[in-house]
Amino acid sequence: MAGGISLKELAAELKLAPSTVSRALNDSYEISDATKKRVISMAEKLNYHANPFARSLRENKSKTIAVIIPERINNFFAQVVDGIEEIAQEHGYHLLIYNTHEDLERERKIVNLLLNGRADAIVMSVTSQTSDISHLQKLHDRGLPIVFFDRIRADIPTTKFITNDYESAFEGTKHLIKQGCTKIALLTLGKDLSISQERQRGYSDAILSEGMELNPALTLYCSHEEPHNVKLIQELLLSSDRPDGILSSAEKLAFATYQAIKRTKLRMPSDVKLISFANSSIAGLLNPSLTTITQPALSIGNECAKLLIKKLTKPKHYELLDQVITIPSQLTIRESTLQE
Amino acid sequence: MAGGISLKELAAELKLAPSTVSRALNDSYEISDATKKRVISMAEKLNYHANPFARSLRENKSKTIAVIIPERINNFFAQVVDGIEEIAQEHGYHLLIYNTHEDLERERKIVNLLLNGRADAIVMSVTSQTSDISHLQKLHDRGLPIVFFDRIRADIPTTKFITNDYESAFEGTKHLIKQGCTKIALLTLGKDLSISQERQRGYSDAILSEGMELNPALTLYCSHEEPHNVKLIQELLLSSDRPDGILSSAEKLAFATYQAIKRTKLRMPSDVKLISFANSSIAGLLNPSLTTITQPALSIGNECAKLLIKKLTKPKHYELLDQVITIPSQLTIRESTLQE
DNA sequence: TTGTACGCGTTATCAA
DNA sequence: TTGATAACGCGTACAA
Repeated sequence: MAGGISLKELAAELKLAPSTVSRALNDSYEISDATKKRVISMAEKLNYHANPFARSLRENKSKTIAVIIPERINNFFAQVVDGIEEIAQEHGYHLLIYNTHEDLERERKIVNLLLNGRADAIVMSVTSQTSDISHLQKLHDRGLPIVFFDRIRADIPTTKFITNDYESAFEGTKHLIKQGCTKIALLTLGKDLSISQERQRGYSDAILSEGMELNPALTLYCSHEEPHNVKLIQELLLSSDRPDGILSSAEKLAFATYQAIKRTKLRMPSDVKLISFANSSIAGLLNPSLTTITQPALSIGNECAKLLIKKLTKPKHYELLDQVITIPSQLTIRESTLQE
Repeated sequence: MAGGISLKELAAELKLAPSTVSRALNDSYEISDATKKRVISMAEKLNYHANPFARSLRENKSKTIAVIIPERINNFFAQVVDGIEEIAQEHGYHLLIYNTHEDLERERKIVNLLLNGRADAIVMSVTSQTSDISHLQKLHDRGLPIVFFDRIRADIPTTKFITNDYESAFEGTKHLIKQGCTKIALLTLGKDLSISQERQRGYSDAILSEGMELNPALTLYCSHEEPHNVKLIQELLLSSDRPDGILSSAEKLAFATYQAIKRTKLRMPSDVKLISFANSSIAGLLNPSLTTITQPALSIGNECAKLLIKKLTKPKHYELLDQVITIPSQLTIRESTLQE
């Protein structure tokens, strides 16, 4: 369709055998420099481009990495994708992107699609509903290199990249306590997610370590729908359990909190302080500016891609070990947790 | 590598000819229902997945759309990509993503890469440096369907999707004037970009239509580096030409403006009002909340994908006409342009 | 209704 | 140093 010239045609033009031309273009040692030059210049003149499918078919690899993310591209995932793209492009790899929209059925479908070799490797963050992992297991069993990031599944024996969720949540909660908070709420998404569990654990341990009591009513399980979350948070803020500090485990929940607070007569940070996992560059411009735990999203993307490309390039020398690699987040204190 | 079973092996297992199996799987009318069922169930049992490269090679199409964006995935591009992905997935298309990082050389390289048929079609927004378009011309000459969005090139005869840049800038500027501004600045990126030109025209016309004078010193050509922009804007705010209103033609320039204002003793909106093209969902949470012109990014993505898929699916019935399709932006008035 | 034979554009093996 | 040939896995014209 795209009307390119084939290797055979190029060879005919040069009065050479296709195999010779192929070798010349691939800089084989068996070909004389003179021929190489002649072939290359003619290839350029005729605008020859090797057909990627013929090559992939022949070599059984696609020079392509697939990225599967679980929701609309937010600040975090945008940075991760950027990080992967950067490294992929550098190494001549192509990037396929898929969105599961938090839907396990879609995740299954996409994963099955990738079973056919369209991508050489996969970078993935699972759905918040992903409980059954047989589809992921199958992928791994087939020998398709896969790494997880952020929303990982510990039960697939491969490399996972996360940030120090436990420590960050612990530090964040400690920070709230230090700022005088005594009733601290946790906003979280789904209980199945490993990161949610880790963050919750960090939150709980911080509270207990201070000899304070854990109040289950202060843990809010939010959804992926903004209006619903705003309502939920607002109700919490107006309840008898009203918190004076909030640890939000996702950027969007922090934004929902700003909205919820706006609807009440409460003031931030005097009545309630807020700290959140977030990757928005404009946390400092919010009113009040938001104290954040920022995940190293770009680095996570970079590392995922680097590792996979190493594995693909030198399969003998690199293994995707069953390990969790932690890249620390950064706590940036701003007005939303200011003591007054 | 991914150890899949081939059509031939599947056929052997079924004691049928490969062609029969192929036809059964493609639901050909020539095959009996009984055989079809037998084939399909065996295919599922053995986890057969057609090799996409063999198929692409044979059919000369990839079921893949490539998206080329010019910079890191910001809110606007994230939404566009989401919009494309949504439609692509719905129709069984795959999505490749490339980032030119505002670098013409990279743009050329990527475009040349796509000359080999790896993608059936391209959705693209050009670099701000894209002056020479021979590489794009070549792509189009080769018959590869391509549509542009946002940063378009009028000189390639195909369909382009944009928002009503002129009108939006015109309305935005009028709004500032109505709010009492008399010295209105324009923040823009690169003069080569069609959208920048349109927005500048809307800005100029609005000012002239009110019988006001155009001051060239009030048009600020910004870069892609935040610190530099902040400095530039700060200087403008402290100069003798200090504006009392600012129209920002990109989200990131609005954020830079917030920072610049913070560094001065000026107050927003009393001393200077700000309106900006922006797609961030949290414009309303800024301090002061930001009056925005929001581009229909998701729709733009949707429409690009829909059109291309129509063209790919029914090439006879759809043409990528040389036309510009405009999807209007939405003006949302908030505190940053409040009259006091 | 099913089977045979070929070609898509590469690369690799073997021969010259 | 170069050429002839086969093979990757699929779809399709033609034959049965």
